[in-house]
Amino acid sequence: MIGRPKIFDEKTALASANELFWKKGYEATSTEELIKVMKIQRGSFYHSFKSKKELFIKAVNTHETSVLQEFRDELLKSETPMQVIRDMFLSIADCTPERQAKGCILGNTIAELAGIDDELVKNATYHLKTLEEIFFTQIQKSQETKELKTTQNPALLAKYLLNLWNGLNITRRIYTKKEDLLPLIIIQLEIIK
Amino acid sequence: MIGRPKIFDEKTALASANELFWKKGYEATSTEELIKVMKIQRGSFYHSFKSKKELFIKAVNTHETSVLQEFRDELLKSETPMQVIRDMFLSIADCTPERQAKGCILGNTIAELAGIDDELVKNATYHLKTLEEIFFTQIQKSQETKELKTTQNPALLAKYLLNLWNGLNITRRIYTKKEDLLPLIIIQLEIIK
DNA sequence: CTATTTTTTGACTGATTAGTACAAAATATA
DNA sequence: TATATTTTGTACTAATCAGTCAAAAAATAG
Repeated sequence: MIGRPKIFDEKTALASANELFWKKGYEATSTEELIKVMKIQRGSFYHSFKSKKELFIKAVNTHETSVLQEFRDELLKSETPMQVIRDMFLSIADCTPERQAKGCILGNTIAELAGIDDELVKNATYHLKTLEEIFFTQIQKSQETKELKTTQNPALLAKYLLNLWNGLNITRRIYTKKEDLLPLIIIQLEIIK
Repeated sequence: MIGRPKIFDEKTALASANELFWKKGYEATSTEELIKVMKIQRGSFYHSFKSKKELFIKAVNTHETSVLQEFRDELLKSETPMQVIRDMFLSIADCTPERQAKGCILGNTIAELAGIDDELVKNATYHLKTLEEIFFTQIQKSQETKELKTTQNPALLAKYLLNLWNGLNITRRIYTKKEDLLPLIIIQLEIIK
């Protein structure tokens, strides 16, 4: 390698950026704050990431790609993968108020930027469709293995779960407590039995 | 009344402001744009509405209060009010892409401003809880009149419908077409039969 | 050593932001 | 006529915004 080496870790910096974007949204996050939490200088920021928008895309993609891969791995490892999916939804009821307030960065991006920035919305949409695809593949498999009793169309059930995810990520900001969220999630999951 | 009367219609100006906030969100809407679409001068703007934030609250409250009252009236007039509720959800599948992109200004506000502006989030939450209350009251009534066959807890069903509303207002930006949305909405409404 | 490449540093820029100030004209009531 | 209020129009502010730039620093290659 030639030239002065990077002294900051790009992965760490991207994770910090993603965390701030997640908490504050796209517009309300200033480059000044980003530079502060990423612990780099202004010049390095633009040198490495080109613009706030490109940073947002890279930070979100890095985070989501990893989260979705972890989810796939967990499903593959488990002997009751449908229960893993159910547990993912049920665990939303147990989050701290701070976690509830953050919701899902993909849904937040769509809600904030639909009609404002097509590229960022398209990128968020891509990851949510990937989530739906993971649901779809697992539902299909679990219908074959009879872990899932329902014979409902797996594509429709996957879309149902995606919509549940999207809904909860707003509703968890209205109702943050377990006693409100858990009965709701349980009744919503009745359909995948 | 003493003094020069207002030359512009406050209701119309508020409706224009609400429309712009709905399309662009809170942060991305500048006072300059607001002044343009409201067709008033900068001085009148701050004289009448004090700040961007107070305008947002007033515009949203005016719009939502009226929309929710119309909804209540429709339910009261109908002989099959549960079908009115179902139709409200089903009609989402028929919207133009432009309408899909706007979603629900209340959900958008929560997604954009949770953790940023508690007052605006609380205000949006209030209206969504009012919507839930309308669902609740109607479900209770319709269980008594046997229009609704299910004996499920009406408070839980109302929360289910609120979550469906919140979910669709993200999902309708991912899938804008009727062929994708209609089957999803139909399966979601199975629970209120 | 010198030349080349890349990153770091921090000052700087020009545009835009929300909101203020103010004077003058208009229009109402008492 | 006196007083109160709103509108208009423009000019202004101070803060913040995203992004630029030139030079120093730190690495390798020859």
